Amino acid sequence: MELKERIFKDRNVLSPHYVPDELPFRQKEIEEIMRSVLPATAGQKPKNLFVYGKPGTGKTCSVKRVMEKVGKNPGKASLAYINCRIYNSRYRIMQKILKQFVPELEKSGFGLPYLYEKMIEIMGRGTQLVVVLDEVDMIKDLDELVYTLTRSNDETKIGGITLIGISNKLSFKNDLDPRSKSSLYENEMVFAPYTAVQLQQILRQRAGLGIRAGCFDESAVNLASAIAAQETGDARYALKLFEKAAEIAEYGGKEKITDMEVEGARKRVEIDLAGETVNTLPENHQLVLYAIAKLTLSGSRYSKLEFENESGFLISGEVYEEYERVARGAGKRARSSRWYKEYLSDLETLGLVTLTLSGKGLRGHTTLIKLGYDAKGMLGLLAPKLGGASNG
DNA sequence: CCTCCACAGGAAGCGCAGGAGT
DNA sequence: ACTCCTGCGCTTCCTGTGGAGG
Repeated sequence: MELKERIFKDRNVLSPHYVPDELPFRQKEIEEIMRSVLPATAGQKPKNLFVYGKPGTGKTCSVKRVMEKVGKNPGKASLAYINCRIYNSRYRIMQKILKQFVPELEKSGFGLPYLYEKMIEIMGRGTQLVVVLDEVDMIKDLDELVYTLTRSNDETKIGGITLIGISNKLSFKNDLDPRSKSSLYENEMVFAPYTAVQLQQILRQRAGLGIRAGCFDESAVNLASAIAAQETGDARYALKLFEKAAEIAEYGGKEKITDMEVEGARKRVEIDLAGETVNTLPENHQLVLYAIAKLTLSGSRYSKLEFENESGFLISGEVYEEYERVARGAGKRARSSRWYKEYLSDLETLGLVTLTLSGKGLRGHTTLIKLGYDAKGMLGLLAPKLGGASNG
């Protein structure tokens, strides 16, 4: 459908996935990453690098930019980018790395030792593998992965493998085996959240490209960046907020984007960002999340209970029961409670729910569950996908 | 004190898909 | 065609832990 858009000039520019030619306020970081990767092109082994920063601080963007640049003139280096949310085990990651060299590894069924041999063989040719592990905290067996990779490093004289880990969780560092910790953290880099002023400039730049001239108030840009800076300094959030505001103006028949539209967009943004994550979730994760949202709305049996001055959480057991009901309603069989616990902790690592171990003070050992987002919005997100699994 | 409840989370093992070797 | 291998998602079983209530 061909709509005449009066506000938008180019919607893509405002999308969080759009990568501008120049990343504002990240030149220094890009150069630093570049410096650490560059030895690989000359056949020397760089140090491993760990990149940490809150969501929307440009970590992935910066690393990808470096990969692009190095990729144009790679020399002995060979670069691989891996999204660990999808490739989340040692086996799958090694398979993904090696696929570009050994096409038959497209199929699974080979043992790990076989992959290991192939890896040594490739490095034996003098190749310097640089592997970017985005969202490293999603890898189930990171310790084993780091171990096998560093081992393979020791086994070859020429060639080598370098890891660049990206994560927004600092805490997971402590869950690591000390040995893999020290090798993964040879070099560390922190991306600070954007300040309100920086967000302003980013937004103004994008708004200039994506919105027609005169169709947005300067103060709307300022407000959006102020809100985003207050939340977490998340550039994605700021962009999404402004994009939503633009949408509201566009479809509300307004002349321009003002503070009012930004305010109006505020409520919808968070759930919209969550939606991107939720969409890629496997079925059973969605069902569990759905159960949590539903119970949050209809009320927990234990809602009166308090724990460390907090209330309004759900309890593991009742959520599992609800999950079973929801699954039945959708014509599926619920997984065992053991796996359900795994799903829960996956949802936590994705930041969709918060889990607290009751430890002491409440019903022995149980997990207190809280939805990280608005329950109604979450239901709206999930209900259509789950085939109208309603009624309880 | 003891027993039971409600749960956490480790261990073992199963079926499946897709190899390799014979 | 067959047997045996591997990783993976999953179930089953099991041990441990702390509160509640006798």
